[in-house]
Formats: sequence, structure tokens, C-alpha cells
Amino acid sequence: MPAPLPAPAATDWIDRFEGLARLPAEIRADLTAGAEIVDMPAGVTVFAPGQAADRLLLLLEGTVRVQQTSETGREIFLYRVHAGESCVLTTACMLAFEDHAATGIAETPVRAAAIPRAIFDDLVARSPVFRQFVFAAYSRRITDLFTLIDDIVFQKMDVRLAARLLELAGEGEEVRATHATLGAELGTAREVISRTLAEFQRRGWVELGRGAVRLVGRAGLERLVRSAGA
Amino acid sequence: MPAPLPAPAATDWIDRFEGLARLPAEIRADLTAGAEIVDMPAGVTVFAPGQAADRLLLLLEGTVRVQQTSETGREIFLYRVHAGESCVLTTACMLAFEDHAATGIAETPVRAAAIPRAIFDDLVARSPVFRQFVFAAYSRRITDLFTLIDDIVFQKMDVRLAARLLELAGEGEEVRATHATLGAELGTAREVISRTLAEFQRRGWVELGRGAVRLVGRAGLERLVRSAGA
DNA sequence: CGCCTTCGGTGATGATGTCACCGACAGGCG
DNA sequence: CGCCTGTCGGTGACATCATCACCGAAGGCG
Repeated sequence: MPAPLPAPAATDWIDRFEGLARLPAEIRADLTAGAEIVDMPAGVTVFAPGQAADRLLLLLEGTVRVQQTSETGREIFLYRVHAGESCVLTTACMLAFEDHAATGIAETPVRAAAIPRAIFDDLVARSPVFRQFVFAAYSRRITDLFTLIDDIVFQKMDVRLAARLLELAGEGEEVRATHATLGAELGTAREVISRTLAEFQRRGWVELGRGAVRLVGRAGLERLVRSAGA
Repeated sequence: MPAPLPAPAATDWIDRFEGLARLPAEIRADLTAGAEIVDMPAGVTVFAPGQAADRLLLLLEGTVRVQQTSETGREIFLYRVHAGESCVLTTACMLAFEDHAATGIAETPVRAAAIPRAIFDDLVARSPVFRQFVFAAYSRRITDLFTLIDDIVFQKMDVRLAARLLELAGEGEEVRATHATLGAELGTAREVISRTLAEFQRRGWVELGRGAVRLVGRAGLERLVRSAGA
């Protein structure tokens, strides 16, 4: 249940972004003046192919799943944008006046700072710190994509699933997701997830419930991931 | 046979890049003054993980293959940079002061304009046209990567191989590459390439020779690609 | 309770990746 | 020429995964 958050003071959100903390006061002022705080409920399509991108989103709360809809109608999970990160790949399309290739969907209620194209362009021009922030974000996303390709091609499904479960569980013990959802994230079929999870359960690493996976033997999962991740 | 090219006059190479033609004279002057024309023989490693990137390359002649070396030691073809394009993804690492994730290898003798980091940063700051050039290049590469992921996950090997053969052949009729090379480009095993090519030969689409594939039935290959590409 | 939707389980089959091995070919050299 | 050697390509066996078809179980709802 999304308790209505108090509207943040005009500038304090900037400090949630590591790379922006060192912005000079003048630039900070322009950034906060030009940005609009927007809220979106879970499930909303944040951006999609065919919509001209006209602003950069800096995520303050929530997560956005970025996926590609293939020509054949199926979906591939690409990466997840967390609070404190930006949908930076949209900026490339934004500044190049080209369409997105990917779709962004709010997985949770989302609060973000939206920076219009003109402001973004101006900040890139004027602030070396802002430039570095932008390119560092690019660098990280591109590295993620390379890693994703590597995983898809060379990693076995069981390793990828184990890694994803650990990631999704975070500190907690339970992952709430259907087998179909997990399959979509990893670009594979639901049946494969079912069978692999059954194998994990047989080894005592997880317990299965409808719509949920409880991680009761993290050590085993972690060992599996490490054994292949080196 | 790479006939020694005459050294181009100081500025005319800029016009080979579509997005740069509209640069104002002043920016052009700074760009050509700051850039160095470099030549590299085929086979040279243009950039690699672990080497700090300190310049952007704009390719004037030749092609560069960009691949990732996976943690397990195998290689994945990511994309190819042609003459008239730039190794733009290196700029993200360059400006973020991070290491490359990928490796670039000259497939042919290469001539390029090398732009040092400081000059690049300055041009991004000062010229809207240059900014748009850079971000458009990003946009294209990122779209390519998305398409690559899509292909890897959902396209059958025969379709991907047919498409790659047509692409590599260009106007010509013969593709000079070993089955192992083709396998590396598509992220699959040599045996799969051999079997698929044998099937193509059986259908009369190609003729096989040691280290070469002759496309004698393009229509069939094209039909295969179209049938799945829609 | 009975119906319906969603979720998960299972077997069969085809495509692809992986491994092991072998024969064919090209180039260098005695 | 004949041999050696490294590269290239062909092949069978097997493991993994994608896909299809189908079904039963769990939970929501009237």
C-alpha cells in the first residue's frame, strides 16, 4: 500500500544520485528548477517504442523493468532500473530524436524526477560533472548488456536462475514471482523454470509455493553460481 | 592489396561522417586540429579491457570487430564498426574513466581519426551538432545490441546464418570465412555451422569450399530470412 | 458447492550445444 | 615426389533447452 509520501523539498533528491552530489550550486539550481517530480502507479508503461522520448527520468522511488518486445511478439527482459539510477539509455534516443527500441514498465509505484530534453541538453553542455554522470550511467548499462549477452550464450539455465533468485530475494528469504514471470526475465520457457526449481527443491535449496519461492539453502545456490561464475 | 593512400587533406575526412557535415566552421577547425590520423594493420587489437580509453576513434577506412571475451575465456561477436562510423561505446568508458568491457580488433588495415578525451569532452560541451552526432551513434549501437539479444534468444540458427552470409557477401558472391569463424560471430559451435551449411548446400543455396562459401541461390536464403524476420 | 482462471507438472519431440574423434587438404620441407 | 604438421570440415553420441500438448491442483467468486 503506497502511503502518500511527503513532497520532497525542492533540491534534496539530487543527493540520492552519487554522481550528482558534486554538482556546483548553480547547476543544481537549474536542475531542480527544470525538473518535475512525477508519480506513477505500478504497471504503468513509462516509455515505449513509437513514443518520442522527451525527457530523462531519474528514479527516486520504485523500480522500472526495461524489456524489448521482439518482432515476434515475445518479450525479453533487458535490465532493471532501481531508485537512485536513471533511464539513461532513453537519453540517446532523446538527443538523437530517434524512437526507443525498448519498453519501460513500472514494477512498483514510481516517483521520479523528469528532466525535459532542452534542460538535459543544456546541462550536458555546461557541466563536466553532469557529463560524467551521464556517461558513467551509459557505461554501466552497456556493461550490463554485455554481461547479459554473455550469460544468455554461455551460462546454463540453472546457474542463471539461481543467480536471479538470489538477486530478487535481496535480504529477504522469499521471492514472490510465478514460474512464468521468472521465465520471462531469463528469456526461457516456464517449463524450464518449473523443472529447474523442482531440481533445486530436491537438493533442499528452495521450498516452493504457489507464486512464491522460499530460499532455505542459500549456500547451495551461491555455490552453484560461484562454481560457474569464475 | 592496400595501396598506400595519399594523406587526406586536413579536414576533408569530416565529410565522411553524415552527422558531422553540419558542424560550424569553428568547431570543424578544432576537431581537425585536435584529431590525429592513425593507421593500423589488420589484426591489431584496437582497444581491450584493462586499457584505459583515452581517445575516440572515427573510422575512415577498414572495419573493426568488437567482441566480448567472456569470463570463461570464450568470445562473443557484438558488432562491427565500418568506415564512416565511430567506436562510440568506448566514449562512455572514456568519459566515465572506466575500463572497457569489450575488445576491438582490426579486421582489415584501418585508418582512423583519433580524438583525445579532452578534445572530445570540449566538443561535446560546445557543439549541439556534435552532441547529436554522439548520441545518435549511441542510439544506433544500443539498438543493435537489443536486436542482437533478440536474435540470440528467439531466432533459429539457420535464419541467423543465412542473414549473416548475405550481410558478409555484400555485393559479391563469395564469403571467405571458416566455419569456426562464422560460429564465433554467431555465438555458436563450428559443428552447428557445418551442419547448417550442409543443409543449405543440399537445398542448392550455397556451394562450399575450404575457407569459403559461395552464394549461388541468394533467393532461397533471402526467403528464409524474410520468413522469420517479419 | 460448482465454475473458472491461473499456476504448476509432465512427457514427447525437435533444435542446438558439447564432446570425441577422424579424414581431407594445404603448405613447408627433405 | 613423399612426408609431416596444422588447419579445416564431417560425423555420431549425448546433454540441454525450447516447444507443444495436455492435465491436475489451488484459489477466487457467485
